[in-house]
Amino acid sequence: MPELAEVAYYIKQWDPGMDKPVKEVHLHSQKRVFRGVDCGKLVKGLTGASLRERRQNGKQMLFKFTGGAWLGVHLGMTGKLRSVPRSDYIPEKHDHLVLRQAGLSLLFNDFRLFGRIRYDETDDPDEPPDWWQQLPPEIVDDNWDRTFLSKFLKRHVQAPLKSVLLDQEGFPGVGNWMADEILWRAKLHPEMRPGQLNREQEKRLFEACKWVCREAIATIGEDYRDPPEDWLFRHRWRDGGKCPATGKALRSKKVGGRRTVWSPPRQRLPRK
DNA sequence: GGAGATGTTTCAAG
DNA sequence: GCTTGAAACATCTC
Repeated sequence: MPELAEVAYYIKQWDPGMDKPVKEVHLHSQKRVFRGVDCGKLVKGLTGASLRERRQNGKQMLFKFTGGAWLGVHLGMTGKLRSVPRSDYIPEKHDHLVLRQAGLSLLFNDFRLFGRIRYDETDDPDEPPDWWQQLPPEIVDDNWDRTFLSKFLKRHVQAPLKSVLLDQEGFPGVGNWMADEILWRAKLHPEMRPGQLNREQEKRLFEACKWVCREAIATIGEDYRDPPEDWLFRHRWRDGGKCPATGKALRSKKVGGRRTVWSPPRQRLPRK
């Protein structure tokens, strides 16, 4: 599931465990989600440590623990975070990481294993690991501005807009449905190329990115509530869906290897 | 049984 | 060295 807004929702699910020590760590160390992680070090570092803080950047999450321990989580395609109010919760098949606290278990579940756990320890407990510091600015941040967008588009003049929007270096947190939602709102065809955009169209793209990210966080990110009916989101999932703006049939096809939905009369491909 | 799924990484070609 | 596109990853659902 998870894109920016879903991640904003899931990251809060561990809040009940804030400021409580971890008594015990359970994990499926042989699973792909732990690729590159020293699981022994993780268990040692988190046992007895308290959860202090959570941070989000796009689809990336970082949990700060006492003692300079940092747990990074990416939900991939099917990852989920949740907590259950009991310390003796028995992990199910796809519960790959369980942090047990007093009367509480924090879970990471991912059946498809495209998610990823990271673990780092830093000397300065207030200094996040390097990989975190190198992430691009979030779209809702002021540092993600017209200049940033413009530079990024110049580096990708040829690729379809849809593919460019899915690039986490430029549009952190945007996933398949958000990319379609942004293009729909900006009235741009998913197969247009950044090199074809005029000033007005680039401005529309910028505004749509900001708006969709903000509003998605306020609805889905808040309590997993669906966005309003006038979003493409509400109509894109089923065949035969109609554009909420024009009432005309939506079209779909693969663009850049991903299923893409758009509204033909509203999002036109420019004539060569 | 086959295809497809709200994602990232890796590899090869241009 | 860069951009681009396709395949691989692992499991469940339709």
